[in-house]
Amino acid sequence: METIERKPRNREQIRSGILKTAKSIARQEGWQAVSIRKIADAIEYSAPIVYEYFDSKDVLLDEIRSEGFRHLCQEYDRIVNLYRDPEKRLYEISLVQWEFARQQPEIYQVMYNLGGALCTMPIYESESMQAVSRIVCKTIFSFIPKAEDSIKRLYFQWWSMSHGMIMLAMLLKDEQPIDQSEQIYRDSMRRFVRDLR
Amino acid sequence: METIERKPRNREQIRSGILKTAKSIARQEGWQAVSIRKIADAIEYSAPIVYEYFDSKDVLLDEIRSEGFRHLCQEYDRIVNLYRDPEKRLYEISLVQWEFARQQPEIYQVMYNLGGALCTMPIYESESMQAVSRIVCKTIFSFIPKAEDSIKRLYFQWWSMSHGMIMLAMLLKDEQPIDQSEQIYRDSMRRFVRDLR
DNA sequence: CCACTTAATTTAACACCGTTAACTAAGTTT
DNA sequence: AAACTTAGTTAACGGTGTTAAATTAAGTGG
Repeated sequence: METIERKPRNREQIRSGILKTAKSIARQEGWQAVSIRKIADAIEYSAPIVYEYFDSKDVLLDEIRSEGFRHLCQEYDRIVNLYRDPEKRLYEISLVQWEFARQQPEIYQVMYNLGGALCTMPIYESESMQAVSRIVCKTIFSFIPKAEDSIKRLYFQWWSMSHGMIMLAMLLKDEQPIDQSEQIYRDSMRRFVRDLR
Repeated sequence: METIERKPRNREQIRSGILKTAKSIARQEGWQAVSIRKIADAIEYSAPIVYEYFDSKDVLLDEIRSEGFRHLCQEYDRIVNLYRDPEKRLYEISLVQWEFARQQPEIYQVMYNLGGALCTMPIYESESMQAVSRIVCKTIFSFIPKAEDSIKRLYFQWWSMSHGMIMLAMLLKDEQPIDQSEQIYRDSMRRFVRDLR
């Protein structure tokens, strides 16, 4: 009786242990150092066990990517419910994106195949990524009610700007202090949002 | 006697053959598929020969990255000599950057550690990258003569915008046609340059 | 022409990688 | 007790970056 209850729970625990370990190794040693065997060692199982939870390393990375987008999605939702002013909304969403990349760079990396991470599943086929897009697009639409094409265009600009700055800030962090980059980011995103009107 | 002359020439040929092969494999199969053995096979040598020309795979990638920045540097120089108007200069430089990423995406990838490519040498220590920075900064300075900090700031913004859009356009190319992305890129960069005044 | 040196190149190995087939041991069911 | 399921491991395959040792080829002095 208890086995029926304990097994699924353990399964979920092991699964999230695998994900947690992968992220932990990536954070400390970079994605190029993440291997199935190393993960298995850390959770004290043999390598094939990992394949009972993820069909391949690629699927594992895809799950971490999706986790990332889902987390972002929740945060964006929170912002949208918190503020009424569309301008404020988009600006705060921008800040959340920065904070996320700053605090969980290894996840941000696998989301965009940065720094040696490679998840071969196309990013635009990820449902969770599309959910993020929908939220931001809706936010833009809520104060610039234009045709869908225009919205997509503005979204692409917003995304490029935000992502470009985050990426470069990461890349140059030893040359240009992160706080300085953040200041420029805030100013730039604020200006972008303001100019939308 | 002839050996003295023929040897160095062959050496240079083999070296560039290695670089060419690496880029070719990366273009066709992605950077994750580039291996020393595969390169060696292609140039019809055994793997250790590659190490007579590059101390490690990492310095091989670093050389390709530097090649990329040097090429960009030359193109920027060409632009600067071609136009007098600083606004035109920066805009044309932006277009060259786009064209480069479009025509040699595999090199652009290794320059920024995109899409699974990983060159562990820090990008800001690359002399050729710094040369690129100097040119663009000088161009910005030539029509916005402000303090060095302000220039660096503007450069960071320009770079982020350009790089962000290029990166996203690559990532989303199967969802958003590249020509459409290019149109947005041109408009955005033109506007950025115009607003500098 | 033969022996010797030097340079060029390959073979073989090490420790790792993702992945899978075969196997063992422990329950569970009938 | 026999058959079957489950959880887990070991061992292997073909690949990776890298290096030391062995081998081959070429040139040189006697």
